[in-house]
Amino acid sequence: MVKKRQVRPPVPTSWYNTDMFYEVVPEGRVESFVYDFHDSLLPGQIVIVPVGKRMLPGVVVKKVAQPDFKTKSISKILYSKPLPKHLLDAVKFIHEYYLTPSGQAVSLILPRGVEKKRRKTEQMFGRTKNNHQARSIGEIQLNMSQKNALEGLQKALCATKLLFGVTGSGKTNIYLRMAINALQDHKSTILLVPEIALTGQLVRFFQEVFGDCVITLHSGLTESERHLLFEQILMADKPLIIVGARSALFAPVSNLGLIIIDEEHDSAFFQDNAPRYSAIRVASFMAKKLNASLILGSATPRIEDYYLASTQNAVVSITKKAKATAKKPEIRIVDFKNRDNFTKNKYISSSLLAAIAKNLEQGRQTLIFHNRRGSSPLTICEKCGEEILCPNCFLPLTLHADEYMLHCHTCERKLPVPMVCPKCGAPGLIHKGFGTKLLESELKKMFPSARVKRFDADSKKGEGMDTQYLAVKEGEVDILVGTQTIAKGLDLPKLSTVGVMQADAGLSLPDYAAEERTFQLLTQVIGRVGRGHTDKAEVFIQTYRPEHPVIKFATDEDYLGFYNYAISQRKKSGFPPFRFILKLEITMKTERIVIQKVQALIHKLSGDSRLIISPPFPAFHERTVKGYTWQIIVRSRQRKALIQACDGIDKSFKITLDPPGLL
DNA sequence: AGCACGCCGACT
DNA sequence: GTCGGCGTGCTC
Repeated sequence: MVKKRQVRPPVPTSWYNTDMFYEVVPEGRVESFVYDFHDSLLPGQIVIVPVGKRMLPGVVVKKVAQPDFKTKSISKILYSKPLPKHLLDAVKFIHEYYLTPSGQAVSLILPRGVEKKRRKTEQMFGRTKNNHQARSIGEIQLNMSQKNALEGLQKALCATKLLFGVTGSGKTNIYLRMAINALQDHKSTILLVPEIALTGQLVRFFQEVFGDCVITLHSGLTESERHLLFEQILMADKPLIIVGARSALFAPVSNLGLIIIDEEHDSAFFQDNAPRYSAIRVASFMAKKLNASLILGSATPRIEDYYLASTQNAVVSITKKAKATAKKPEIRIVDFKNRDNFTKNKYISSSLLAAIAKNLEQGRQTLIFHNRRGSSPLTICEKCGEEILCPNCFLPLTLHADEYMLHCHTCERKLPVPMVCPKCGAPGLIHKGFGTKLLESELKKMFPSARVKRFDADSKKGEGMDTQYLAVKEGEVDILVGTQTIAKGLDLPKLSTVGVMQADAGLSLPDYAAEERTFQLLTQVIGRVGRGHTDKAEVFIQTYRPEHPVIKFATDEDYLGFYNYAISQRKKSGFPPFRFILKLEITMKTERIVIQKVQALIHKLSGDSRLIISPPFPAFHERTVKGYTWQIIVRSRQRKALIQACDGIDKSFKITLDPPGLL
């Protein structure tokens, strides 16, 4: 049977038709479409439109002339009040800057399920009302160096400013002061923090000072709560202070005057799944457009951000520690190659073990940092050397001894440990290397009376740092073992010793940003002690490469030294901030087709003298069950040249502009 | 993204 | 012959 395509009756175009036409960007993967409506609409209004067979929420962009094709009608207006203009501008910016389809960019500014009706709960209103003002605005007193820094920020001419200050220098007070100034100016403030759960103190300060002007957007909110807060922000007729993670940048505040990004170096400010964007880059765009200020705060700013700010004369430093009692920790570097340092344990140096023992005696805490989950990251056959790989990702599997299972840390698949080598059939598979679970069990064995607790992505629900923080702070744990999760933001008064198990672990990755990440991580871990609580603060850095400059700069707490070293390397090798980067990636069933595609692309790109094109190479995770992945890195001084290079390339390539790393 | 269409291989 | 694999292209 011949199926008839559904044909709509022709639109009457007689004199009584008063329809108007609007460009609408529906949420999702598409570009903008034109719809008709019988009434006038404003740009930024949220509507429901039919797209194919589905009804999708979307945003009105502008009024347009009647197109030469038939249009469907906007079926519903969700809010009479349009979104603030700066968000529409941001959508356009993201679309053009990252070559993101507008529909995807629109999904950033609409809450999930905008089309749904929500029940308003008592709880919600209770939450915002209970925040009575506990401190008066006058109580925010700045010390001399904070005052100078504030003045410096106010004097800087460009919109984006970098507040460079060590932990404990009192950046919070400066943020508060600036937000107060904005509020007195009837302007709203957005404060972005990497992980709201770990920033309790900062958030609490803001709530104490600003009471119910503060809206906190934390990860614990349900879809419905988020939606209701979105409405509350959209409809608000007074300036607000929004505190939240990356996505809070798109809160629909009107009259935005100030954006603060605290710990701006944190990778949480990059969204790495579509629609990819850098909150810093987008915030900087918004600030410029709105004639507002963007303050980036960090003790270890990203190389690019420091460079950019310094060329604009917009770096403001605070060096003095706010607390007089705070002092530098004693740092000991332990050479992993010298086995004499490891007489009592294979992985934990004798000197660190002695420090742990002493801490246990004196009721102090020790933090053991190791950026590797599980027990052992490698399982090989003792006889033939065959490595056991994930059947999905073709990457080494990590032993988790407590479950006696092998985990793939890329696809999270779990497999039983084979009894014999799958290749040669010999028994006796051995596990090499060490992760946090192994450290945990070793420490429990060596210090049976100590309370050892591990914190990483494998921590069970309710056992993570987010819920255990208070207990840990009170001293209910003697030895903390963990990954990144315990490197950031923790303020533990009883902590006196930090041990870094393998400081060079991230240094040899094939990525121009690998050294920077290592420096930041080490600096953060070292920063867990010496915060002025204990009379003693010591750090043990175990490493195979004690002479490596990155480890030197980190242990010397010398950011500027590291910056100068890194920036000269970036300049020499032509990486950001001196060149923009475009990553092109393709996955195909066979290696032959990938290479073919990749070579065709190289051919297409060559000839543009503005581009530096890398030879194609297999991606870091070269092979999955989907096929083989290869990539091409294109660099240029002109971002425009990269944008142009993307024009008309094979649709099967994944385009990534400004990747934060190359892996 | 969905969802339809459409063009080839495996089965009742 | 039909069922269904997923490659391709469209959505105002």
